[in-house]
Amino acid sequence: MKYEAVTIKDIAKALGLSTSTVSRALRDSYEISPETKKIVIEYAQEINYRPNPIALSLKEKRSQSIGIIVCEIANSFFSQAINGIESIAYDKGYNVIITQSHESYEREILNLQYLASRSIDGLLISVSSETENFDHLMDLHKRGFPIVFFDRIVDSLDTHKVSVDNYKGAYDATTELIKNGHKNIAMVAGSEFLSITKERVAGYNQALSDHNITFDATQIEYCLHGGMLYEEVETAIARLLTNKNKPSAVIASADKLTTNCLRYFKKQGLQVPTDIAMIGFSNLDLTDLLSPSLSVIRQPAYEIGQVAIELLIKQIEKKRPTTEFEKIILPPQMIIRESSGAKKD
Amino acid sequence: MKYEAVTIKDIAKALGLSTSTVSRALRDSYEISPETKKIVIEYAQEINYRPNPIALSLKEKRSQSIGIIVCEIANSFFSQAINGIESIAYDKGYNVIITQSHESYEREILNLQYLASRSIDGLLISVSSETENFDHLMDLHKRGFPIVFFDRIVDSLDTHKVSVDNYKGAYDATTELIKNGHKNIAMVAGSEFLSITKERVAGYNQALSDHNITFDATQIEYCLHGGMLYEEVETAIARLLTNKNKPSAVIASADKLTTNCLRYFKKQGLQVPTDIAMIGFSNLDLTDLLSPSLSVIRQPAYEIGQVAIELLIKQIEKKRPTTEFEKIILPPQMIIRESSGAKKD
DNA sequence: TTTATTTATGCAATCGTTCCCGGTTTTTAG
DNA sequence: CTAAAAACCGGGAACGATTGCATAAATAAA
Repeated sequence: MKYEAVTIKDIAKALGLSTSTVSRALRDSYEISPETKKIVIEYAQEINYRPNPIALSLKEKRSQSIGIIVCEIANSFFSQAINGIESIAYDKGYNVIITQSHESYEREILNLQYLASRSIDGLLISVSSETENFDHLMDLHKRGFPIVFFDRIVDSLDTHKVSVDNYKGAYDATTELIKNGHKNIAMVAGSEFLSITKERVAGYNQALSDHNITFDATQIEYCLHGGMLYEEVETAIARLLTNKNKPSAVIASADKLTTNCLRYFKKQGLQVPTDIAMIGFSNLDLTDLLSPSLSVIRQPAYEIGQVAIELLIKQIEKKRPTTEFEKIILPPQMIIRESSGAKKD
Repeated sequence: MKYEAVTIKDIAKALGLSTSTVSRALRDSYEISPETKKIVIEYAQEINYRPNPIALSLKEKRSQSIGIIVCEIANSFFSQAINGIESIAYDKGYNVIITQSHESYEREILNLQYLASRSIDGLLISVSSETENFDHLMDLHKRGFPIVFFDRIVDSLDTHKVSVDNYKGAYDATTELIKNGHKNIAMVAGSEFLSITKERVAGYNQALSDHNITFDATQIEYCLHGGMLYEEVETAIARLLTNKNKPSAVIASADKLTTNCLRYFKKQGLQVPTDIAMIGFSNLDLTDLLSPSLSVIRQPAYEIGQVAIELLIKQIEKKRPTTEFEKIILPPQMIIRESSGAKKD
């Protein structure tokens, strides 16, 4: 069942004009007399004429839509980022097509093919945690297709990138725990392939080193699926707790890792922060309601989305190929609450 | 900077064939000789030809995209529902354009106009909590445009509808609290305009009546913005606590209402469930981590999304106008945890 | 050998819109 | 009063793909 829209031809026929005249009248061309314009515009309004964007797209070779690939929209960071993206895109007349990789490399490629076949004008992507090979993106990029990375960026591609200062976030979190008397601080990290993981681990290491705590590789566990699976986190944290220098504090480097750590502590009857202290990267907006309330590193997700889409649209609408790419790093926010407190005497 | 795609013409020119032959060869028409087909298909693969969906849309008068209007994607119920929608839409070759009303009637209308101007083939909508007048939807519906309501449905329009059994959810929650010894049970409800609010209030009333508790209108407070604003919830719950029959338990009828109630209790130092017990409608997946863990009515959001998009696509692809509409009601799930416990003797 | 039939391919219209290229009328300048 | 210049409007191609119809060649039947 399809729904017939009114076209420029209908107007032309009804008014005894040519389609070119109607088109020009509606676009307020100087070649059309004021009277004709008036008649056309009024009639168009009357019958509620709307230009067909598909016909426009065909002619202009622009679909006015941009593709987004994220791992999960049901992840507070990404839903907030998409909010930011959407706010700008909507204003500039673009619509967004959102797809989810569910942290799968294979699915990411499928999504990319799908989006390409839907002739999007540009792509915003935060790569999946499984993604190690970037040929699929490289191909597009080489052909001049506009791509902007956000959050999980790929250094080997020369495009616009927007992210948070992950190094600083982890550095600050680690320092805070050290100040509270913790010496054995473990880290539950995301996928080793991800830029954000590397940066967060680097910040953590630097903070330890700056406070004369020797680096201990056994204090880090990586989770390939970024905490999507509870079991993955459980084995990671359980392993960490068997360390010779048993950690009295943990830093979780992503939202799902944070919540699944807490789930494990609850299951094991471990008290936070007395048995084990905790700071997590999280954008959830009820971490304040947890008992104890959770200390978090929060990312400006909305702003990241906004900046990313602005860069993308700028590139799309540029006449000549872009050669200078920007890398924008926004500051994270540390919110200290109860969970990062002092260790048991 | 635009990116030039390869077209059917390029293939035709390169192979010395007409575009019609190429088109037919690619669609495996019986009219084309096997040799020609082979040549065309192999060449198309080689140069990575992808049909232009925009050209198709123009011809078929179908955009293969469907619009979604929800209040917020950063709401766990809706992000889960969108997950369900996306899973089916993707399989069937449709893409979804998501817009957010932010619970504003005005914004909902703008979104609808935007989607209509992007020539979507159908609409999935969960109306905003401010929406009281449905003319904007009625117009489209009368012109035969496919619309499916999910979650927040509109009874006055004769279309497909998918929702959860809100009546039962509220009835069960209320009954549970009564069984735990509560007699004065308040309800923090969403917007009075919403179908789901009415049904939840009805279920609450019926449960009270079935247990010989007389109805008390002062035990209900409605929040027009559905809990989007903390202040709205604070004044509602604060008012309820001044009641002559001071409530010993509260039912919160939406996600944001639930979390903002908890926020208020925390601020006021009220202990749950000893000072005040609580059950909330919520689809958050860390309600188990709260202390005390939260008893919730959970909706099968993913399934709701799936069923809704299936109905919509069925209607879109139907040859003749649909006259028989379905109303599908899925069961809610009650998860009893600590927050709904017995009252302080 | 001639006619009918099959097989394989091309032409051109179509979808809705824009825009180049003309053409006609009216106005202005000389 | 004539020529040039605006002013205004229509015809038709183009965007990419599909498809009914026409047409050509090749084969089969008479």
